[in-house]
Amino acid sequence: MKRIADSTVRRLSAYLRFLEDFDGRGLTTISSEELARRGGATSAQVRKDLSLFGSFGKRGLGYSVPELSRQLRDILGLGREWRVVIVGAGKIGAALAQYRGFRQRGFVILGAYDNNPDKIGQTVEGMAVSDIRQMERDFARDQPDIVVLTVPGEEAQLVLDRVVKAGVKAVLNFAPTQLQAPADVTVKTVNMAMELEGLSFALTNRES
Amino acid sequence: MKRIADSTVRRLSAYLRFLEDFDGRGLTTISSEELARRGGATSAQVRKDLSLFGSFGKRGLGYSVPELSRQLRDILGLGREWRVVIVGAGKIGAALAQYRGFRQRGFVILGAYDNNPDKIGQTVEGMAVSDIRQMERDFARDQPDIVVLTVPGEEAQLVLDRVVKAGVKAVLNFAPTQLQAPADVTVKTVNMAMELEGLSFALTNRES
DNA sequence: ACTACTTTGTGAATCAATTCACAAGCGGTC
DNA sequence: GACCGCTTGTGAATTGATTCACAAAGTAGT
Repeated sequence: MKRIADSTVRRLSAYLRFLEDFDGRGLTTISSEELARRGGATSAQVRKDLSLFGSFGKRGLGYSVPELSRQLRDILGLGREWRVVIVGAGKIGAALAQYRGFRQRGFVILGAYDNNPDKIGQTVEGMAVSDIRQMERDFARDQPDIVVLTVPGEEAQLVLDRVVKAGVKAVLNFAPTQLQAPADVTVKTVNMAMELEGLSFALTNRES
Repeated sequence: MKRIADSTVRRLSAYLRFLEDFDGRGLTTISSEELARRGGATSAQVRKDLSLFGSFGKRGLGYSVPELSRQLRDILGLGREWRVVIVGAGKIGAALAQYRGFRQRGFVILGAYDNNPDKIGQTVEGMAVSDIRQMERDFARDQPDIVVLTVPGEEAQLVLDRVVKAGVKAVLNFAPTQLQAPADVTVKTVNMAMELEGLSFALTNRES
């Protein structure tokens, strides 16, 4: 299969969200035009994106909402359960734990790890916090698929190295640091500072 | 000035972070090669990015760390203070309030707004929570530059409309919804669900 | 002042993503 | 069953971003 661009995957994700919304309102078919409108894309873009994976529409009619939802879920790998561990039980970790979007899409949070003795043994948002020194042992047993990294920036690379060594292949990083990982490990970084600076730039260079 | 791509701005932001790190270690000059190494970019990319704004380097030598930092801060509009308001005082709003990266870069949090009577009047992470019904009045007085939107998805568009109407031109959205705003308003969305689905896709379509 | 070595800044070339535009297919109507 | 209106799927064209590659400009050593 040819390489799929990151931006394409993000759009597929957006289409799925919109389809679910549409489904909830009882609509059964949708055109690429309608699908595009909300996603901020063009209809040609929608069709091109979908055509990378097959042809799911009917000419003259559009796409079946439930059918396309099913296909997109399948493409995105949402047909199964993904096991998630949160490393770093600070404010952000806690906030994420209670985010209902996780479970809704089949992401099951196994638990959290931290190095703060005051937190270890506690329960945060219904999630048990364990000593990070047990992480490697637990990972060998629990086989998590995804780690959400919410440790301070200075520790992020160190902890990531351990996580990678323990066999995890997907990491969602919230530390404001550029991380290095082997090519077979996917790291996505959510960097607040970067977003804010983007806004600052936009405000500063407002046309001219 | 020609249009600057979003990806370029993100890289500038990354360069600045790296420069500050470098500065902290007392280094005074840096080459595009070194600067690229950490940022996951190439040296040509670094030079091209910078050349969009001027020529800041010395041939044969590289860039002066403090000088380039200053220039980047200037380009990104970080020379001034930006007034930020958080709308939605839930877990995520609270987690953001305590994020020290905000103040470090000149983003001053004025306060938070919510519609939950239990939260109104309280202080969350050193931030006063006001009734969202006062938002328009307060905005007219306080003139915030940036709103961070952490309300539930269903309310996000409604609240955004009010925020836009109140004159705010930059919004950082954490609701998992595609939002519509006028062209002169910059909206950046941090969508966890999308990131997770990206990881799910990567894990599922691991080469082949 | 000359030589050897570095590193920038930038057109040109390449690679990637998006949009155009239209033939082909489907549903409905007469 | 022939025609009409609509919408897909997809090559071709375009637009945009990244990388290449090298002249120009600087440093350092002798």
